[in-house]
Amino acid sequence: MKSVLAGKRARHSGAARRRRLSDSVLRRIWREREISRAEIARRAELSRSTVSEIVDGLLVTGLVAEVGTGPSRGGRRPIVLRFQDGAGVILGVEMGATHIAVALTDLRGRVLAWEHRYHPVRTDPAGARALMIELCQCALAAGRDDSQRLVGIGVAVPSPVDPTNPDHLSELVLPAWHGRGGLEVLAQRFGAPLLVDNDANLGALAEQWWGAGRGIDDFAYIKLATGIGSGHIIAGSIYRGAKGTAGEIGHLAIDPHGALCICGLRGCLATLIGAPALVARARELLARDPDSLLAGTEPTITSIEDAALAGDPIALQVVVEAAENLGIAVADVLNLLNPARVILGGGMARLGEILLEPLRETVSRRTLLSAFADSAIQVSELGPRAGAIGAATLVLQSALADSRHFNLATPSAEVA
Amino acid sequence: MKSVLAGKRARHSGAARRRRLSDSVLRRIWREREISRAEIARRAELSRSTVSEIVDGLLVTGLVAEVGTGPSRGGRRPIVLRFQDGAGVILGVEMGATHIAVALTDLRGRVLAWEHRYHPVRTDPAGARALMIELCQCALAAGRDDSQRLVGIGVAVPSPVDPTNPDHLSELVLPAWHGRGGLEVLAQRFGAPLLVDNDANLGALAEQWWGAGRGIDDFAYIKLATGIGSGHIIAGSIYRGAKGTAGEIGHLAIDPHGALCICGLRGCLATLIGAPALVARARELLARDPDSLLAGTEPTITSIEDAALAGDPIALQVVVEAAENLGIAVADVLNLLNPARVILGGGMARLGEILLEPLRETVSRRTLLSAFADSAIQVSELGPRAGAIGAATLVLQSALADSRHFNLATPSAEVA
DNA sequence: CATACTTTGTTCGTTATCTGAACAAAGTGG
DNA sequence: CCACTTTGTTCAGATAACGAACAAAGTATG
Repeated sequence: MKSVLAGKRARHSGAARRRRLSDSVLRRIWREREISRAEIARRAELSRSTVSEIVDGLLVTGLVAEVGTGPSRGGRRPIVLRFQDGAGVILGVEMGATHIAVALTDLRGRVLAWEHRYHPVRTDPAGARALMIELCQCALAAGRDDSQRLVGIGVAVPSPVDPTNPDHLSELVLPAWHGRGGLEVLAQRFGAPLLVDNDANLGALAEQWWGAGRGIDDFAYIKLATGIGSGHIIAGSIYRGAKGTAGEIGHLAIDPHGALCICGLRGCLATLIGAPALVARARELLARDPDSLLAGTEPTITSIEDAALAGDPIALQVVVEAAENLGIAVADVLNLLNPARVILGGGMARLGEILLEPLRETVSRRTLLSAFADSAIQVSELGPRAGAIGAATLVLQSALADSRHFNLATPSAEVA
Repeated sequence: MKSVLAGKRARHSGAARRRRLSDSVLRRIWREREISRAEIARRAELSRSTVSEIVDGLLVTGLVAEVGTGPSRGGRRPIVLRFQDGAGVILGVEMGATHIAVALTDLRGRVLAWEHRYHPVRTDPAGARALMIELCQCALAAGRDDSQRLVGIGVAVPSPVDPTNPDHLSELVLPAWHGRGGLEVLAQRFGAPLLVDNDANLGALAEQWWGAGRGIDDFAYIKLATGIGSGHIIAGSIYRGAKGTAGEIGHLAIDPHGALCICGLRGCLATLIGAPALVARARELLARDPDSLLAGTEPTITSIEDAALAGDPIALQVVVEAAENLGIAVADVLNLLNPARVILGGGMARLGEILLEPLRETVSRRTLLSAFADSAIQVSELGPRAGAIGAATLVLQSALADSRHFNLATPSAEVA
């Protein structure tokens, strides 16, 4: 009778503390993939009895299972606990300027299904929303088996996102959307929680969990696509700034005498190395030297990349010039934020060393940290899927931080 | 007999938890200045009985005292607990390029004594260390009464500080110091813990606790002195970067065609608006127009500031040009970090609106956030004392985070 | 292969933190 | 003046995590 009254004083009383402890054990099992009760007790500095109790609670959730025994350490062999990566699935949606992509992942960030479709997202919000739903349905149909619960939906959007108002989109970047994402239709349609963040931030998150940023607490992710954006992992977390607009590397001032940008500045990085700028520059060079792989057709950013990979001198010159401008911006980032690594993502990242080499050269020349540039500037490991995977990772991160977000069937701990 | 064995399993067992709880209550009392046990219980969601026990423990430390009763809320009047700001003192030392300053503060950041002396710090490490000790002694003699324990010593240095190796100083900034601070002599001499950090970081910390950054979790502090540096409060904490070199705003690239800087870059902010650059620019303008307050003597940064404050056109032009260059850097900081505020410190901050007005103008023109510039760019409230006060604040912050750092006489809880 | 020793995981009594109820002291308000 | 509040303390009770004991299952070693 008395215990029914519990739960008012949540912070310091048993239930909440126990949940936090249980969550920290769950995170440990996730991190280690396989681990025994005794090993958890040693590493978490808990008693084996406490760990046993907590693990009993985790087993009934289905997120953890016993899978045989491990090697003996000189005594009885331990029972191996394994995190069940397939206990749930997550939808990660990337909304680009001209496409929608959807990744269905398991709880280890593995892509179970991938859907991608071009669409004039910028000018057709309603169609874009419908397409997101359609691609999500396809992905679920293709990659989910019936036992797997949908933990949540993450969406990467090409606009700054204010954490206090996540459905708001920038009217400058996406005028036709009138400042509203209207993405809650996804949550309603699929009956799962929805999380939204900026695409570069989520690219950074994806690289932190699964790619070139693993184990690094401070790094910058730079997305080189139609626009130029960056996401920053600071002290292990995405840094969003006071109003969610941190990481606008595209509007760093590179050349005060350069062309005007929509942001009002002259010579923004975006005006110098955004896709339109590179196309324009290629056209300019082609006029002088028509003997190029690019000649004949109208150049696009993709064809320039292809030509550069094929060794075309004009395309290479465009890339080298872009790398030099980017190098100044990277030097700025190094000076202001001192990341341990800089990771390049977005379409241009596929250029690999063609882009990296002149970039490292520029950064070395322009920083005290010349040793840094050699080792710590890299391309994305996740490539064009980083955004969608990062969106799914945002959901996973939230669930691992508080397991109630795993959206489990029945807590059912009370029954026993 | 058995309880003697306690203490091995520190993390989840009683003693450590109780200490953390007690510390959080202490921080609350510090924050509120005056508060009753019942009020603590309500806000911290603890029972009154628990709070009573914890407060009993705090009373014997001398950090908290009962000071009469407060207004009734319709029942018995509460006993008011007050944090004892005078229970200890802290030394904050600022090491500049050409001076040493020492602030003795209480536990509320109030300056009890202030010592300042010019000295060729850059070229005379041994003399600088001796001077620090001397000024600390003077400050203690002048401002401490015998009952007050020295909690610790903080030092602000004009060099990046790697948190993993805090006694290391940059050999580029301070070649004669050979990369070693040798500041542990201070700790030994005064028998108190020593904490070291970069001067701009500590200026930011001081403004966060006592000045223009109160209540703001994300802001930038820019120090305009002989050199140009910045400190960044991110998510409520000083951001130091992967190796402690974050915040080198002085080496942002402003003009790629500008003069070479020691960092290898062209047109660094430091080469454009550092004191030597402004002096050179003033001399240049004087050659054309000798009818200036500055004419006659060799200009210095101080005399330029004085002349600008007196309305001299040449000095004003120097300031306006500096503000425009600074504006580009501030726009970069806004784009990358999205701070809620930008605070200007260092010697030039005394120019106030003379500097702010052209700066706001430039930033407005060069950012999407024109509304931002109007309100959120301010000058320091602490002025030239920010560095030393911040150094003391670093010690205070550490002690409030873990009260064992208060360096108390006897824990003496065991006795009762 | 028998014996000594380890390690694992569970059970169960113990410990100690924090709680809640009860109470005296001290107040408000009609 | 009496009913009702609020504060701060005391004290018994709930309970989260622990430690000791134990059975099960292993290794090492003669």
